[in-house]
This record gives sequence, C-alpha cells and structure tokens, in this order.
Amino acid sequence: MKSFYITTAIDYVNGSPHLGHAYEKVLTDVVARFRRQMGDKVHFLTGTDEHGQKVQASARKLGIDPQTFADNVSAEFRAMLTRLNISNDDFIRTTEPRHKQVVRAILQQLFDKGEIYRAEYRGFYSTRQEQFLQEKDRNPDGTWPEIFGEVTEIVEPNYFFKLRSYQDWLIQYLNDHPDFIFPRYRQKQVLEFLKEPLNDLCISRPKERLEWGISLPFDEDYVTYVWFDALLNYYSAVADKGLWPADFNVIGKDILVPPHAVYWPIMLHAAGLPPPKGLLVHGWWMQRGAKMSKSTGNALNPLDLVDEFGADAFRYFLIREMNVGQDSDFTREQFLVRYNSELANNLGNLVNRTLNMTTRFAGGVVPAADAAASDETEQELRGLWEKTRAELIPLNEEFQFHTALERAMAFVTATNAYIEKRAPWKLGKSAEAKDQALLRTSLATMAEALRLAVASIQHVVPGAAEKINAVLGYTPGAVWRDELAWGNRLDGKKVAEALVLFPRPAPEKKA
RNA sequence: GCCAGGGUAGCUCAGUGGUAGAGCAGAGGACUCAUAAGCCUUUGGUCGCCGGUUCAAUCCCGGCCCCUGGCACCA
Repeated sequence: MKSFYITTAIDYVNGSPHLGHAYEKVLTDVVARFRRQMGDKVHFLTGTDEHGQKVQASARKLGIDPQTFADNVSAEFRAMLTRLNISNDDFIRTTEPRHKQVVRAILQQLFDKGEIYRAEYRGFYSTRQEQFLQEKDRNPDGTWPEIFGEVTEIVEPNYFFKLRSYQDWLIQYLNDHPDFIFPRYRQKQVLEFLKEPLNDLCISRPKERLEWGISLPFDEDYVTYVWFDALLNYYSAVADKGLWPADFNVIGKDILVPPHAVYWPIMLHAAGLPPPKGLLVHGWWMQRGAKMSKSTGNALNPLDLVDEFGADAFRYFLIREMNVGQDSDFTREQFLVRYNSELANNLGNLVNRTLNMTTRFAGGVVPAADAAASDETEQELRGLWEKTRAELIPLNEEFQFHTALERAMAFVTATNAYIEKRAPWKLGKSAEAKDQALLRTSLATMAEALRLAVASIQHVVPGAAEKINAVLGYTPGAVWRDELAWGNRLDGKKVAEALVLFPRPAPEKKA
C-alpha cells in the first residue's frame, strides 16, 4: 500500500480561525479523503504554531501565561476541524515535547556541521514595539513613525543559518523538479525571487527580548525564531514514523516565497533530509463587500454558514467555487445560488424523489432492472456515466476538484432528465407487463445513478454521502474504484421513505 | 519598476487556426414522483483595443490599455 503524507500549514494561535483557515483544511481534507479512496495509506497532519512575540504579548495582555493562552486558541482550531468534518490523523502543537526535541536535535546537528554561525546583527530597534524595524518602516523624511516610540540603533549577537550557500543548489533543484510547486506558474515566481542573492537567515532571538520559544541547544540564552520552529513541524510530527518526505505541504500563496519555497527545502537539505515531494499552493477568498457590511454592522462570518447549512454544504461550496490556486470571491448570495440550485434542487431533490417513487411504486424495495425493458434511454445515461467516470480520477488527481464536481452535477442533471423521460409515475398507473417492466428498470436505474453520483463526490461531502447511502440501505464496499462501476448494487435494498438533506432556506429579501 | 496570472453572454467561467460554449440569472411551455423542486424550449456576445501573419484568428506574432497577485515574514 502506497503511503501518502499530507499537511496543512500550522495556524498561528495569535488569532481566531477564519475562512482562510477553514478553506485550507477542507482542501487538504478533500485531497486526503480522495487518496484514501484510491487505496493509499494516508497520514494527514495539521496543527498550531504557538511560539513567538505576538503570543507572548497577547498572553501578557490577558494576564495569563503563554501556554494557557496557546491552549485556549489551539482548542478553537481543533474545534473547527470537528465542525468541518476534517479527517486529520494527527494534530501537532509546536509547544509539544515531541516537536521541541526534534527542533533542538536538528539545530544542534546544523550547528555542529557549521551551518549555523554566530554574528552581530545590527539594526534599528523599537523598545516600545519590541521589534527591529525595516527601512520601509521609516517616514519619507527619514524619521520613525510615532507608534515606535524611541528608536535606537543596536548591535546584537545572533545566530544565522547559511542560507546563501545553498542558493545554487535550490535553483538547480527547482529546474530539475518543474512539478515541485502546484500550480506550476508559481514555481516561476520562486525562480524569479532567487535571481537576487539570498541573505543568511537570522534564526535566533535573545531571551531578554523573547522567551516564549524553543531554546537553542548550543546557547540557552537564546530561543530559535520562527522558521526552524514552525516549518519543522511537518518533519517533527513524523520523525519517528518513517513517513518523511511529505507528499504535499498544502499552503496559502502568501507563505510560499520565501518560507516554504526557499527556507524550507534548504533547511531540510542542509540537515541531510529530502524536501517535500510537492507544495500545493492555494489562493485566497476575497470578500469585496466586507467594508460595506462592517459599516452597516452586518459583517458576514462565512463560518457561520456551517451552522446554518451544515458542514457538507459549506465544504461543497468552497471546493466547487474555488479553482485551486486562484482567488475567489466569497458572498452569501453566491453560496445560496450553489446551495439551492446544485445541492437542494438538483441533488437533494433527486434523493427525495427517488426514495418517494421507490416507496410508492415498488413497496420501498429497489427492483431489479429488467434487461428486456431497456433501450437507448438507459444506454444514454450509462454512456454519460462511463464518460464521467473516466474523467473523475484524473481530475481529482490534478486538483481540478471544481471541475470534477461540475461533471458529477451534470450527471445528476442527466439523471433527473432520465426520470422525466421515463415518467415512472405514468408507468405506475399501467397494469401492462411491458410498462411494469419498464417501471422496474427506471426505478433501478435512477437508484443506481444516484449511488454513483454520491460515490463520485463523497470525499467532498462525506456526511451527506453517508446519509444518502444510509437511506438507500447501502453500505459501500472497501474499494472505491469498484464502487464507480455501474453494477445495480442496490437490487433488493429497502430504502427510506424520505430525506430532505439540503432544505431550502426561506427566501431572502433582495437588496 | 520587475515578474506572473487574467481580460469571452447580466454573473461565474470553459474553449478551439475554419459558422462562439456551459452553469446560474431572465423569458415561454408541457408535466406532477419530488425540497413551488425537476424537465423541455428560448432571449442574449463587434471573444479588452490597434496592427500583422494566414485562404481563414477569439485562439499565432507585435504594440497598447485595464484588473489581480508576488517581490523577505497575516490561509
């Protein structure tokens, strides 16, 4: 069995979960569930990033210790995972001993090899903000903005990682692995970035300035600063499991360059470890009306839609609407359009009418299709399924989930059209043997088509898929590829009478 | 400024060197198993602008305009 290790970025606990966090989890979950269906032994990791200045400061402001603060926010992120039906296998926190231990071991190893050295860091420091300032922070006239208070130039010894000496290696690596980053054009951005010489990376902070972190094993007066702490989680979580390298680190486009595309592969390489096999880089959700909503006091928190419409509907929208890698707009209006037309009207209603007709015209038991009573009407639907089925796996493998869902929905539409053509409600009124045979065939066909449609989207809407299978009296087999074969698997199954999966919301007033 | 992506029906997008496509929205119709859902038909586009190559360009080339994103630390 092929193993497949995938991660999300770990979330910084200085803020609460929002749509971006949710999307990344759902996207990764869809990939993970798909790989499981394909038979891979999947390990899915997510977690929280808990050290650093901001956490320290936020905790102090609340008068609690940083660990308690981190515990609280980390719990919020874990609650979101449950709420979204995320199937992660592990959850790592950077404050855990298993993580700290690995970080320290790697830092020590690199220090011993001479990859980390001590040098003086010179810069302008704001005591009030407790941070070094950049040239870009200056006012146009060269002074520093008020908020920084007194700014002094200070010289501070720190530890640096020899990033620059691996620049050529990285460029070569990217040229040799053109598929390292998805979407591909992002890799060009990285190579563009690498045209400028890299600076070595400052990886430490003295404890007088930052104590909430992992101590350097070779100098306990310092903690390591962000990169070795946060990025290494992908490795530390599986260091003892033999799962490295990861198949994919899933990240947002904002943390591609330089952290994940430059620092991360170089850090690993310097430590004698291979880079992840790929980086899956997604875009951002935009909310154009955000300002307006705020001013009217009606700011929409997209996560509220989970409570209102359920995790499946929310997951469906995110995956259906977003072309992985690009940006999309998130509006309630668009959500409702997708929800109503695709989930409620098209799929949800198909479920309900199938159950109802099976109950009314066949005593609630899916009849066997009558081979004699079957013609090009059935062939047409089956033909479309075969076409859809052939596209399904490649589309999902290439992260074209939005297209895969579109195809699945087109099949659902075709199934609805098939039902109209056969009109079982008319056949049900006829006592003729020929019509009765056709009735059995049409009921069997619609049920089977529904089962297949559900199988094709179950990684996106796992909860709904389970419910639909349940009302069809069906338990899917272990091998997903086999489930995609048209096989009249529902023969003789006793179905439920009704199921309104995606209730239509009360119509909303138009603005 | 540099780099990348994009500008196609009201909206979201697909697409190919040879009479422009889908979904949603809009209009009309027949039906009734169903979540006033579903089905059928249908209105609608100088395919950003200007040149060039070609028998033929939305698709190839050149120039221009506009939008979005990246360019050292917010998914």
